[in-house]
Amino acid sequence: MVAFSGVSIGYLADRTGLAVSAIRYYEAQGLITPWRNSGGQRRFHRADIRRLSFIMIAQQIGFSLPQIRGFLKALPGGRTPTPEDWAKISEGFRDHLDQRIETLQQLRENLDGCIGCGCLSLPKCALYNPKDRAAQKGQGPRYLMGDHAEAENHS
Amino acid sequence: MVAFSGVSIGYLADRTGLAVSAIRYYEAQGLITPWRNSGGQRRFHRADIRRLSFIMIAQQIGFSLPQIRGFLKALPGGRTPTPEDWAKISEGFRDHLDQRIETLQQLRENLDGCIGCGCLSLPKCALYNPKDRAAQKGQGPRYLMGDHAEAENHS
DNA sequence: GTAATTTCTAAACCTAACTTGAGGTCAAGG
DNA sequence: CCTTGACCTCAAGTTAGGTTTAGAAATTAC
Repeated sequence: MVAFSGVSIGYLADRTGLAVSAIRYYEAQGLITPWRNSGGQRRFHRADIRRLSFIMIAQQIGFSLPQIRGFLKALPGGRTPTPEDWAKISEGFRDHLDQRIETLQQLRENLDGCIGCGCLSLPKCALYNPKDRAAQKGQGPRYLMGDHAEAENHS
Repeated sequence: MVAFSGVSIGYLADRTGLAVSAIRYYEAQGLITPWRNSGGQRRFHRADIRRLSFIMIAQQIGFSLPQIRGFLKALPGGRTPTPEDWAKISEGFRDHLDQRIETLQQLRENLDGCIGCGCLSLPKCALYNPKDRAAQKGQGPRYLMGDHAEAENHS
């Protein structure tokens, strides 16, 4: 039983579909922290496949890399994350996901309402005259959009 | 009853919350087409508030400006869009929106499943080992994500 | 042991979506 | 008439999220 020596960046790239350069970029952004072998090459845990998958998913939902870094801070640094670790982080993530979904559904309803009633040209339509109706929420139609929550300060 | 002469770019910026520079940029990208007054300044229809709002909303959902231009091609060039015009375009838009929502809900379910069963460390987990399980769908965990539909060729 | 891959770093480059700046015009108020 | 503020164009700068390139070192495959 030899000591576990980790997997290479190319292996992770293969398994996740990410480019090697992207993984190095994520390291530079503090999203993943490999160690080095005696020759100076990066070595990763196999479990980092999940970490990278999580990054890809969160990104596709629209989170920025700094936000995702915030999510991942909940994972332990020194050891392979347990299912419980993932459960905890996924829970916080899920809340944001739920918000996102709700925002889109609200938007869809508004769209339906506007199509149904033909009110698009009237001041009462949700898509009309956004500034006046949501001035206190910032500008534009953002009241339909859900403000971008900061994930950085996330326990 | 004087001839209608349109509104200025600053007025639109105020009403939508967009920066003046952004509106000019959208013009350059073919998303909106003002005319000019005698002094060379841009003049817009009041109804362009809706057009810009639509752009902002579609963007927030994740559509690119070329895609949005595709959506907006359904609107008439010469006259103020009627509620029916908007209904038509919103319908196509809604399909994309629905897809987006479904993708997110699928993802949420998968997340729930993984949290519930603690399977995140096992090969059967949807978040695990993405390449092997979805090789034919592209790479990475994209099978959870819904492929990005092209909106350009949209009647 | 040698050849072919892979990996390394650092810096330059890329696209999308804007913003900023320079230098100048236009329109309204006093 | 003069000032002020909104507007104009065009070019360059900015940020996010990466990719590309070059030259060198490490690893793997035969």
